Amino acid sequence: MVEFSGSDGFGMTGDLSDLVVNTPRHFPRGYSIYQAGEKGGAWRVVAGTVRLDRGQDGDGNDALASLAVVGDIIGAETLLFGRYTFTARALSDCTLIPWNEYGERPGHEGLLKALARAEQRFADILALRTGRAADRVARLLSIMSFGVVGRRTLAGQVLPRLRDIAEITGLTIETVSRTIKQLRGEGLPGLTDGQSTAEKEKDASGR
Amino acid sequence: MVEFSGSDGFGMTGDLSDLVVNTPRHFPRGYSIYQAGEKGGAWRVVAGTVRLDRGQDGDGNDALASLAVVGDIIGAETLLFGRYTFTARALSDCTLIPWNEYGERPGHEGLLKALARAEQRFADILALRTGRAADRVARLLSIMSFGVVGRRTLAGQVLPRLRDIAEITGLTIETVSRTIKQLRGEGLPGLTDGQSTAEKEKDASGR
DNA sequence: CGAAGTATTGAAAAGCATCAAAAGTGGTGG
DNA sequence: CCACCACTTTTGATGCTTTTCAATACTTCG
Repeated sequence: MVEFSGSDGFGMTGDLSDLVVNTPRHFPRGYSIYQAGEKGGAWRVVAGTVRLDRGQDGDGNDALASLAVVGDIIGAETLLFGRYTFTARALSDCTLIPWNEYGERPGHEGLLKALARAEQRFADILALRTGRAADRVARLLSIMSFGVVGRRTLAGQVLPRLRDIAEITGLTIETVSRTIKQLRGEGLPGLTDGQSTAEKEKDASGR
Repeated sequence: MVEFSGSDGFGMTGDLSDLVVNTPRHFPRGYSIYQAGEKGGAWRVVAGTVRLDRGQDGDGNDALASLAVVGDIIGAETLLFGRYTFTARALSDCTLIPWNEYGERPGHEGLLKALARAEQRFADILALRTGRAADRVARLLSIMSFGVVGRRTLAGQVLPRLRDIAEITGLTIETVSRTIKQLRGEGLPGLTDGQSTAEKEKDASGR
C-alpha cells in the first residue's frame, strides 16, 4: 500500500516542508491518488484533472463517477465517513492540496461551494456523452485544457490514455483514436481555451 | 407563476412556511417546481423523481443536469446563493418537503450527506448513457421505480414522457418508443436484469 | 530483449438517428 | 357534447455513425 495519507505532511515522499499545513502534492498522469475504502481526507485540485470511479461495473471495468478539474474538491465524503467512497486517478499530471481551510475543518460555506461546484461539473460531464464522437472528444479536451499548465494538451502532446477518453465519453478506444486523428487533421479546433465559438467554426468547415 | 397548494389543503405561498415548517408539497408529473434564477429554498424529495436542467443547450432544448429521487436534496445551492441555479420539473408525480432540519438551517452533517448522495446519484445517471438502448431505458425505469408508489411504473402505466426519457438516456424519442414496446413484449425483464435486488423484492411483494 | 500495455487501421455489421406520416391524447371553447 | 388544436406516441423505411472483430505497430519498463 502506498502511503500518501495525512495532511500533516509526515511520511511524504520527497516533499519539502513538513511544517506547512497545506502542502501541495503532485501526481503524474495515470497515478492512483486513492482507492475507495481507504482512510484519508479531502483534497482540492489546483492543477490537472482527476478521474473518480465507482467500483466495478460487472465487466471488470471501472465505472466513471465524476471528474474533477482545477478548483474542485475531491474526497469530501471522508469528512462524513472517514473513508473514500470512490477511487481517484490522475488523468493528467496534477497537483492537489489537502482541503482543510486555514488548518480547520471546512465550514458551512466551503461545503456549499463544493456542492455547487460538483453539480456544475456533473452537468459538464453528462454533456460529454451527448452528440457525435468528434464533438464529445473535443469537449472533453476543452474541459481538461483548463487544468493543464501550458499548452501541451492543446498541442495534443500530453493527452490522457485513449482508454480513459473512451470511458469518459462513452465511446470505444478505436473510435477515439480515429476521432483524434481527424481532429488533428483539422488543426484541433475548439481545443484552445474557450470552446463554443471555435466549435462552430469546425462544424462550418465540414469534415 | 402558478402556486400549487399542498395536498393537505394549506394554500402555501412560500412565506407562510415559517409557521408550518415541514409541509409536504405535491407536484403532478410534468409540473415545474422551480426555475433557475428564482428565489427559494432547498427541498427534500420524499416521493417521485425530479429532473434538474441547466439552461438551454443552444438548440433550445434544456440540458439535463441531474435527477433527484427519494431522499435526495434539491436546491441546496440556495443556501449559498439565495437563488436556484437549475430548473426543476417533476418527472413523475412527486412530493417534496422544505429542507430545514428541525426548523433550522441544515448543519454540517446534513450538507455532507447531501453531497455524498448527490455524488452517488451522479454516477447512476452517468451510467444511463452507456450501453444499449434497452439497457439504458430499463435502468432509468429501475432507478425511478424506487420513487414510485405502487407498481405503476413497472407496469408501464405512469411513465414519464418519452421526450424526458429520451433526453435523460441520450436517445431519441423514436428509439425510446421502440425500446419500451420491446421491453413490454419481454415482460420488462430488463428491470430485474442487471442490478437491483430491490426490484425483485418489489415484484415479489406485489405493491 | 521481451512482455504487457497502448495505439492505429481496416472491413463488415449492428445499432441508432433521421425523416416522414399517421394515430392517439388531453384540454379548450363553441 | 363535439370539434378542434397542440402535443405526444407509434410505426416504417433508409442510411449514417459507431461498434465489433481482427491484425499490426508503437511504447514503456523490468
